Amino acid sequence: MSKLILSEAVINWYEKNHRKLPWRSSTEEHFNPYFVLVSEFMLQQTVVKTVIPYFNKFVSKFYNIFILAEADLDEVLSIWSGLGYYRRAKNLHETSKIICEKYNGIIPKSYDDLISLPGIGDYTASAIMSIAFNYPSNVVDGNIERIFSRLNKIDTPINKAKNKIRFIAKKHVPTSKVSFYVQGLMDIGATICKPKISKCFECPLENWCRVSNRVESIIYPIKEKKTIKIRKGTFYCIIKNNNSIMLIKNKNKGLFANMDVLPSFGWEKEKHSEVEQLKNLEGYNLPNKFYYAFTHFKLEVNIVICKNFSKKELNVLKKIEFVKFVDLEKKAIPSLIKKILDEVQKCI
DNA sequence: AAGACGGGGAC
DNA sequence: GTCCCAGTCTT
Repeated sequence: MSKLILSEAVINWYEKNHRKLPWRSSTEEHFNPYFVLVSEFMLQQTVVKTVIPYFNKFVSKFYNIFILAEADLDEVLSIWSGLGYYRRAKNLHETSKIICEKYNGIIPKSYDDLISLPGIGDYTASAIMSIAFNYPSNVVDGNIERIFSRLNKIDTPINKAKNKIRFIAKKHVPTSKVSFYVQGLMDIGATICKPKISKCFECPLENWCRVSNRVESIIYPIKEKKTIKIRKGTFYCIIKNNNSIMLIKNKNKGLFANMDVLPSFGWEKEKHSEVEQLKNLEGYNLPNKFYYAFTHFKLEVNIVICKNFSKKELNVLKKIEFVKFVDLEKKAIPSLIKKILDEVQKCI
């Protein structure tokens, strides 16, 4: 019996041990391309467990690409509400419209066509090619990067070793069962070769790994750490009749793009002088401020409640809307704002 | 090349 | 508390 090569070991492992996931409904070697498209957008920088309920809700509402393309952006964003990286929702929606108009609703079976679509970069284009169409591509995500950096004991910091790892990964891509291979590597990365724990005793790649069963294995990939800054923001809760609250629609730009939010100031990159004019409103600060962590900064949240105001005082704001507390569910509200709204409803 | 862009689960 | 995830786009 000839010796296994790495890809065969991965494929064998996948066939026995792969995770059961809603976008893997088929038992074939390739998968529903629309499901792959949606799941890949959702899975960008987001763990599988978080994505599953959002995916199910999304495809039960937008059950094919035509339905998605015809939906309103706000509908899409409200399903996406809480998942984060809201630009992805806008890009997925745009992509679905382009696929319907330009490709008759058929997801293109071409890397070049795919990567030209909004929100699809090198990773997603290769992933769709391999997972949906079983086409040999060099798919490298965080999991696969971690696996190869451990197998080869890459001591260069990861941000400078990406090309080297891609080069190594490319050599192992098989010519058949690519879909199983790619997803097998990802599953191994997510369930065995994990960031802080490596269960080397059950890893099918033990024989290829230079740090297998060593304590040092989990230091790979090597990364440089960054410092996090604190920003302070004030959020206005303008409440009418004790049953509705004012939200504004964000611009198609920056943090929480296109989402429904509370007016706030002091923490965003661009100044909103019109919001600062709300300082003249009669209101009171909630005594208990809290902190909220983003990837690139930490936010101190201060909340001001206003119940006495005139329409004139609000006309400095654009796209305002009073939403009943009971209707907040339906809006496209990011988690930070939901958290603030929860605090406020406890206090009024 | 570096920073912006969410949120929550794992530890 | 810290880390980091099936990355992409902008500066």
